[in-house]
Amino acid sequence: MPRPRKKTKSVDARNATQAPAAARRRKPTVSRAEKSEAIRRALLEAAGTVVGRHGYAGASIARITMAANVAQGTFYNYFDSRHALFAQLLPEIGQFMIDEIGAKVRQHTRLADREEARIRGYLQFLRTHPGFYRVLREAETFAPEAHRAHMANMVAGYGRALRAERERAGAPPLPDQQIEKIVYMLLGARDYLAMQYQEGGNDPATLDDETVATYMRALRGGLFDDIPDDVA
Amino acid sequence: MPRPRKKTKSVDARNATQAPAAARRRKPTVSRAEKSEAIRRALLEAAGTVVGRHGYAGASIARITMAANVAQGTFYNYFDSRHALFAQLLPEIGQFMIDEIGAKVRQHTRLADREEARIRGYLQFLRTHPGFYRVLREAETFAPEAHRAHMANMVAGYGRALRAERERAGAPPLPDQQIEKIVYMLLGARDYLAMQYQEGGNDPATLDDETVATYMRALRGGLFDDIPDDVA
Amino acid sequence: MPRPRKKTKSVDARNATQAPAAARRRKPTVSRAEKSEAIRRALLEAAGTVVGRHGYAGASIARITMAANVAQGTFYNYFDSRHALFAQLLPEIGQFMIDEIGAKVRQHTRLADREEARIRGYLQFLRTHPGFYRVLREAETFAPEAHRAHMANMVAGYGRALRAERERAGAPPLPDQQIEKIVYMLLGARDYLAMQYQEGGNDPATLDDETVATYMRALRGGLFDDIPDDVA
Amino acid sequence: MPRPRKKTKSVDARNATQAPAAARRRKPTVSRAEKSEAIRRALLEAAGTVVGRHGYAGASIARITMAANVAQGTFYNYFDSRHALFAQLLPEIGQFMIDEIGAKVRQHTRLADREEARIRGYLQFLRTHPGFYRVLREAETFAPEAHRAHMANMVAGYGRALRAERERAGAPPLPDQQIEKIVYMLLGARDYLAMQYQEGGNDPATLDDETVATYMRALRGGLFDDIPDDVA
DNA sequence: AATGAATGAGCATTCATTCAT
DNA sequence: AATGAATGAATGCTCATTCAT
Repeated sequence: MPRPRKKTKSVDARNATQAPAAARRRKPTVSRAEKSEAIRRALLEAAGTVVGRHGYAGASIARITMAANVAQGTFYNYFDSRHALFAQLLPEIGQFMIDEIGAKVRQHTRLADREEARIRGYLQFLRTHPGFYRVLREAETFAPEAHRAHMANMVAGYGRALRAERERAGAPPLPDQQIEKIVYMLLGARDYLAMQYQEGGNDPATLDDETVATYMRALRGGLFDDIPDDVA
Repeated sequence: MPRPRKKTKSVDARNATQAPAAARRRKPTVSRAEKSEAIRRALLEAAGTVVGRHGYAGASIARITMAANVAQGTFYNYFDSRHALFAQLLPEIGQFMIDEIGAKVRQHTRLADREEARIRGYLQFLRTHPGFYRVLREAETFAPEAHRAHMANMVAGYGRALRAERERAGAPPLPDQQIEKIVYMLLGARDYLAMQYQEGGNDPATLDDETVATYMRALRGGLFDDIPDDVA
Repeated sequence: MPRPRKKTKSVDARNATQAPAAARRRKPTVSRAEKSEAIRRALLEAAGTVVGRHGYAGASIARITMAANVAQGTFYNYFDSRHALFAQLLPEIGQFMIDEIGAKVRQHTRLADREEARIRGYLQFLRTHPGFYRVLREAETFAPEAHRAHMANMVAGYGRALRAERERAGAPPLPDQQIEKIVYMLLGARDYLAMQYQEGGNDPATLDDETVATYMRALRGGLFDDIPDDVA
Repeated sequence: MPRPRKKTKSVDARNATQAPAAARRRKPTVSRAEKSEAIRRALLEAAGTVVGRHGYAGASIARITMAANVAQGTFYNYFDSRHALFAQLLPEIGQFMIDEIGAKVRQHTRLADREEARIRGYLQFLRTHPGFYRVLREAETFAPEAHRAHMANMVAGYGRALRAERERAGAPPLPDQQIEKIVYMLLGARDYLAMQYQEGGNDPATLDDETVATYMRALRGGLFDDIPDDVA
């Protein structure tokens, strides 16, 4: 499998415009550092794919390096150990997800719209990154520190957003502890909703609207909004 | 391999006849079948403990049998394979948890009280069964069928309860699909709240009230109850 | 699994047709020693069947006792060890084969007819006792003493017969060493001919005539009988 | 564990090179591929030895790798499984034997001489490769495909030789089926003669002449050559 | 004598990591 | 820096044998 070397393009272009003499020396168009970084990325991405397909337990060095098109030994030039890779996997992909969803959320101002953008963005991300669900859930087992870091990162960002939204809306501030718990609940709710998608047989795309509607309704009114107070 | 079945029958039968002469025959107070069942329980409980402490991946036959105080080979008199045990672990403990929580819920009639009993019962169960959280979460990876079965069991029971409660309260019925999603969300919320307890350093008992309060508030009013409609 | 006790049938049947009084006393129709011997036979026969089907390596105590319809522990009341059973298996069946073939050979007087009866009887025995081939060949590996004993038995009997036949025919006697080697060759030839039958796909019955004819021709004239001396 | 490394190559290389210029490049006298092949051979030969001594059943990976002076894991760089090795063992050694005997047979032209070279070559091969007999006989049990392949190979080669010899001698051709059976008989005869040597206590070398003589006499005249027709 | 559950030694295989080239 | 072969520790499972009932 011919590993794509996308970095070479810009440099090649420069070569074309140069004096012929200088060209030869410049053969290693891709600087050492760039190539190095490319391999690291390839390994991480391969790991993401492999973990998504086989789980952390099945993500052997052999499989990862094969998927990344490098030799087994090369792995250890970039990561101290298999575990060290795992420890970086979720944080990197997780941050990418956060950024992507964040961009969508920022297009809205009303609270409910922003929440809807969040859940919808998440479901969509899961669809375009089929391995992420497993990377996330199994990290709790196979890379607890990474999972903790990711959760902390999520809580921090989501919590900050919630607090800001409430302030902008003129609602009284909530203590950090409570915000944190709310974020956990929201994350749990959405991850368990995602769990349904994992079982196969369901067409994710068609489920989204229903899922989003149910989710939003719960956020808006809670569980008892259509039930008289004295029985609820 | 015929899994030992807890045949208390013969003993019960004899008890029923009570003739004093028969007493002598009763020497083996612990019948073979009973001992057999005891070992099976011991193995399952040992597995629960070991998985709680070391995770499924670290739950070797050696560790489990050592914890159950039987020889390694004995394991295979009761389970066809390591995986077969894993497949039974969550369902059995899970059912036990359901029963325990159900008993508490049935002591209440008002909807909110019942929900509060549920979340509180769950948190308490986690405290008295420290290994359960891991047994549950990792099952998704190491015993997917068991996890699916457990989820289905939960959804069925919880869903049935929700529908009944709504009906009793005179609220309009919701389609099964929606009920199911709601249950998933509630389970996700509570499991992620439980996740906080796993990180150590927090005294679970003291966190409960806060957690329950936050959870119940979300159930009651959703996320936006104190926010004006036009900004929410 | 409730092991079926088919042994009770005959007794029950007799009971039904008997005068009520005498019946009771006669219950142990089968003496203790007879029953004991019956179990021993059952185990040996079961072993023969199992070895024939699964080989010695696959002839576990569990399989043998299951086939013999007794409990595993019972085995050790009749044989000191698995190996002890193996050590008796070939000699017993082997002797049975020798007797059966011997009866057929004795019906002939001319040398060639007797040899033909021998090879034909052997091939037929293999057909009626499908497990024997494996019991014989694998014994060399799994029960060498038994195999040696069987070979010695064969050599003794076959050798004695050969010597007697030669004497009766007026041929000069051959030294024992030579007779022994001839017997080995004949046994090897016939067992390797039998090897062809093991590969499946061939209908044993139809092959017999061809095999016998080839075998007899070799015995009669050797390999070079139709070849001029100066080139042979 | 300081595994003994018998690779004297670097030293040998230095001694051998002596020419100042080219010397440097020639350092890896033993190329990677060569070393690789050497290990594979070592494993196969070790397997031959171990099977010869302990049988297939006793030929554990531990024993084989120890005999080959490599780590256990190394085994699986060369063979997919223990069975895969077994499947190659007899064919490889068998072919080697065939080649060796063939070379001797080709030195003769008269039929009887060629046959004598064959049997004598075989007996000698068994003496110089003490493990072969067991590798051959037990293969029927532990590597049936290998055994079948070897037999087919033998039958093909031996059969071809026989047909050619008969043709050269002007003898009428025999149908393939018959040739095949004759070959089986000859192979059986010689293997059972070899069986005698396995029992120990006999000095193989001294037995050869007797064995060869008896074998050749049977080939030449069959069993009844010194017996009047009317009684034979 | 019969039972069948308990035992634990033994073994093939996997795989993260090292290291010579 | 890259390679890929070598390493050996770790583990699930089988099964002959023992023994309490």
